[in-house]
Amino acid sequence: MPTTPQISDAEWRVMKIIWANSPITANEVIDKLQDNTNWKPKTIKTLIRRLVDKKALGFHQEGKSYLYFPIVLERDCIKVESEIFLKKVFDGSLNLMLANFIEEQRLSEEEIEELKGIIDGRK
Amino acid sequence: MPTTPQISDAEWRVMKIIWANSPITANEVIDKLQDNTNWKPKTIKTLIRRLVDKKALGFHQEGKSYLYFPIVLERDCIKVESEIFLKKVFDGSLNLMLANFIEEQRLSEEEIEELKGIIDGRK
DNA sequence: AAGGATGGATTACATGTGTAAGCTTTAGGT
DNA sequence: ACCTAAAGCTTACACATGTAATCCATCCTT
Repeated sequence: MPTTPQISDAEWRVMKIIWANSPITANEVIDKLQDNTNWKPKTIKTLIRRLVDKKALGFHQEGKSYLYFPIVLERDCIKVESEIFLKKVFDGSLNLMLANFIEEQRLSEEEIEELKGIIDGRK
Repeated sequence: MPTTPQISDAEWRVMKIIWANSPITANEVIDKLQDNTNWKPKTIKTLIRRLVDKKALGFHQEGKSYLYFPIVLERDCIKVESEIFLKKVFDGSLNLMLANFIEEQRLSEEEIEELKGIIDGRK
């Protein structure tokens, strides 16, 4: 079974770009990240390289450069991160987390309504 | 304003014990963690020390040993962790996260009911 | 009073991460 | 057929983290 690797904060930024735009060159990733970060191009190349190393990304050559694509699914990575977070903070209890968010007033009225809609609309 | 420090996975295990049982000696923390971890006592002492360094814990001497107590509130730490997680994985969108959990079938029928109760029960 | 036990302080060390610069190879232009 | 710019590869370095072992001071015991 393919084990989903752990992806660091900075790497997540990169993965999101690639999930949304693959196949994509390193330079295109760099372009898209210029708006939201202060990272130097070399930094982004390093992140891409590490993601390739940890088998989160694959690539195939296209002329002088590479076209990168995701190997891991976003949904799987979300699951891994969620479990780590839930385990760490809420002893793995999803309900504890939800209760906390709701009770902490972190949800506005509209968000509550939307959430109800999601709950009812499900299945 | 007191800045809430970041607490690592291993450190969270320690903090939870101390939030629930302060004031508490290092040995008591070690005892309570023996059940759930494979950590050597020295490892736990290191974690406690780091938490003191990052001002998450305080202590006062009690005979030969220290009695530790939390300086940071659990609710504040939860908030910090939650924000980091939401930002990293769901671009900071709480609703995106909730929708994801619900749609991923990560909630059983009973949990959904409970969740509805929480939502409705809230003012 | 001396010595051992015990608790905290210091040191250790590999791996991950943020953040990047320097080196090397080669595709593409002239 | 060369040469060079640019892409990827290698190296860098500090700090965080997981996981401890060793050192040191002191209090209790004999």
